[in-house]
Amino acid sequence: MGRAPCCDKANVKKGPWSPEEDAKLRSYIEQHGTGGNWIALPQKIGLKRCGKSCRLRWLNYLRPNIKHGGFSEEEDNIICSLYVAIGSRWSIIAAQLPGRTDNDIKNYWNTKLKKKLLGKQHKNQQQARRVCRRNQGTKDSKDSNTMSAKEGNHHSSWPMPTISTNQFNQVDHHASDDVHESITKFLMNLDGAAFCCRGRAEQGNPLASSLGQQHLNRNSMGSITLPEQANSFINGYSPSGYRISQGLNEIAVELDEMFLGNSVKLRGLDCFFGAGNMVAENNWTSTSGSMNWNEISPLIYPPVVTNYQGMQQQCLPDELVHILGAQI
DNA sequence: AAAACAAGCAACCGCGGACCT
DNA sequence: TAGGTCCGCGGTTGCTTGTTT
Repeated sequence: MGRAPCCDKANVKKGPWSPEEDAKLRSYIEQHGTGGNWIALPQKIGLKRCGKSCRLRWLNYLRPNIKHGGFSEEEDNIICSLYVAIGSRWSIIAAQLPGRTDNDIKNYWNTKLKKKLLGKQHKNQQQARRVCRRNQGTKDSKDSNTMSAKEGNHHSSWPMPTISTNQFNQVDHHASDDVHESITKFLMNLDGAAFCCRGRAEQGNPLASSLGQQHLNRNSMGSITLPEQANSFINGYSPSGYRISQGLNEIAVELDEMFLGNSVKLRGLDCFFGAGNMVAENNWTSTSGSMNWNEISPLIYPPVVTNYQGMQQQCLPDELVHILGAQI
């Protein structure tokens, strides 16, 4: 048994709105409000439109003080930082940008911001590879040939260095110890985010969602223990076992450039960046009530790999692509 | 000049959750 | 508590416009 349709599909008009329809809808809502019932609204006005369509038209286009296009640098920063932190929660992101709609931001991200970010990331990757080759010199030309060959099989925009899987065990896990604390701290905040926004966390940013969906555990000593997935990320692997930190590391350089010095206070987002009551409740001692990008970034791109030359690794571009919401 | 392709954007769709009875 | 209805969200589609060949 399916869900009942919200309107009579056969008798509703679809497609672009005419100026007359806009005028009807606008004048009615300005005079009477929505009446709390979008479904009944079109009938009252005499519009042959679905109620959902009316709602969308009003919210995204007719509503007063709507801004279209012309996103500022500051808005870019907010969108990017929130996307990395909470994923594609466009309505939450839109709430931080007065006059912007979730649809607008979503379109802007998909058409411009994502490409802008990926473009810079690709540029950086090329630079990193140049440095890598310079450091390696010609002593290991065989490996470089292998790398080039493998790159050819990858998405052209994601040329990733590779190693054989038996090299995974050589990763220096100790290098992650120093960030463990800050990661844990961020996870506490993700836990708060999950508390605030549980429901659609399986979509969007897989990092925030997979971690944020889980409550942190305490061992018998009262110390916080991380979920298995979290430790996987910390050690530089996705839960599915793919190496992820390299790609994240590189894109994070770009994000860092964008966000350093940007101390915009995100309205109403304490639950994402450090809620005082949550900290108290979990007995977590924090030097500040909120997290800044520098605290968040180690989790987004754990600095597991500090020696690029000695740490060629297998990356799965899809992991990174997923986080950026890219669809190659 | 025209066709092909790409980018941008408005609108649609289906799902999950909130609310009401 | 269960079932029905509506709202709001995010993903997707398809039309329009601009650019390239």
